[in-house]
Amino acid sequence: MNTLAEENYLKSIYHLSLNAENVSTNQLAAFINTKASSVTDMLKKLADKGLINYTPYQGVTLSKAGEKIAVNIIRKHRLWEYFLVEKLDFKWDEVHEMAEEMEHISSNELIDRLDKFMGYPKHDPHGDPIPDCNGLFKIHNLKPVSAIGVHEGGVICGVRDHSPAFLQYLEKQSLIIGKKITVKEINEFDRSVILQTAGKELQISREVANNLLIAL
Amino acid sequence: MNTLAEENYLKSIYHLSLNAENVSTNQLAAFINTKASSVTDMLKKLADKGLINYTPYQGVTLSKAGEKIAVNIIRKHRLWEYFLVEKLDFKWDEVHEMAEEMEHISSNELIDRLDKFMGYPKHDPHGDPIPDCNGLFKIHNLKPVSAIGVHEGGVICGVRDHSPAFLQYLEKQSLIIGKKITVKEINEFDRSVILQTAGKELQISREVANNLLIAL
DNA sequence: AAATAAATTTAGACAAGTCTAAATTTATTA
DNA sequence: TAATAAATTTAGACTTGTCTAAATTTATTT
Repeated sequence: MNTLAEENYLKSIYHLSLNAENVSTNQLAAFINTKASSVTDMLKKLADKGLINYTPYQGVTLSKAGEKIAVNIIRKHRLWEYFLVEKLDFKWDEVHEMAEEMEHISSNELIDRLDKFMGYPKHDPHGDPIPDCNGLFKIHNLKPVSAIGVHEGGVICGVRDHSPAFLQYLEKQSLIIGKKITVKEINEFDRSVILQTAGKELQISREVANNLLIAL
Repeated sequence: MNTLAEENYLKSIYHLSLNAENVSTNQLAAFINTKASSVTDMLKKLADKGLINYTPYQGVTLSKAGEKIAVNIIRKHRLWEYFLVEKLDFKWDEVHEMAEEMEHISSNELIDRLDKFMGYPKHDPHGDPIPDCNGLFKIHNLKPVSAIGVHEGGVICGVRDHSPAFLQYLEKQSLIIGKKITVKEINEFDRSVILQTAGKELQISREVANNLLIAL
């Protein structure tokens, strides 16, 4: 088995790999909230274990083995988030920190049974896909609201920013997963967006539009 | 907050305190599966934190603060065991190791909601009492089967030995929590006990009788 | 392409928790 | 009660994961 720190590094490399081919030492340091020198030490260790592909000064990618572990941690994280929201009635902005601890509970049998208990959910409370017990999941092809034009629209299916502050804001505006929205107007001045939702009209900033994901 | 190691020491001291006033360094070392010198180091640390009462060479007891933490960990352990058995269909001999990890999930809000979700159970799958959110619970007054005489009996309400091997044996013999039994005969030679249970007669060794707890 | 800046790694140190071996204290026994 | 045994603590070392400061490599700029 791997240590807590190792698991967190693998998970972080996985997340950062979605936006860049190679993940750099500094990127990782910023993401994990640690120093670059600490990252270098850990990268050596993970490379020795065969979990990453690491060339000094050139950044890292996950190996097949490393990716498998990372996806499994993400599966656990998202299933526990689903559990916390659907079974224990937590709000979607309250569960991240708890799931951050729970994702390291080691038993796979446990997580598979939890999956079954909840009816094999496909998405977590933030719309992120939950890998199945084989690590398979569809990366759904979502667009930020900021990427579509006037009179276009779709269904809210995810968020880019997972911070409690952003999630609380969305909830207050009823901009929740499953909601249908249409772009009514884009303000030329600040590129803020006026949305048409069920019954109501609503203005959101460019910042918000960038972080709100929809399926067309 | 306290580290994983600190929590495990406090929990262990609590458990050992049930059988002896002062817990000795060697007792702890054996229980935690570590060396006496490591125990001494940790005891100093816990004493500095005010969680135990420690006099060198004289063993330890928990302070009020330490006991509160220990009971909270035990509450978490037992609630997670209940969850694993009642919601995820694990058997009573399969859950200890998993709960050993889960008891360290820090959120109290989480455990209180889990408690509510399950309907505030009073006992874990092995019959041990679950402390409530204030740390209160009844230490029920159980006797081992070996302590009662012929024609006496009661209801199985707990076990002393929590090892999978023992629990599996009991399950195979249908000696499970809630079962009514009566002592029919005690073999003079090896002090093994013949039990009368619903319909069946059953012989158990002294060893088993010592570890099977009943309420009269 | 040389000089400077940015990114990364190396060297050496530290805290937590553990270990072995030696020293000390307490308990037992002759 | 002195000698021996058992229990406990101290001293010093090791591992993991972190840090700061210095050295090195890569990227950028003039």
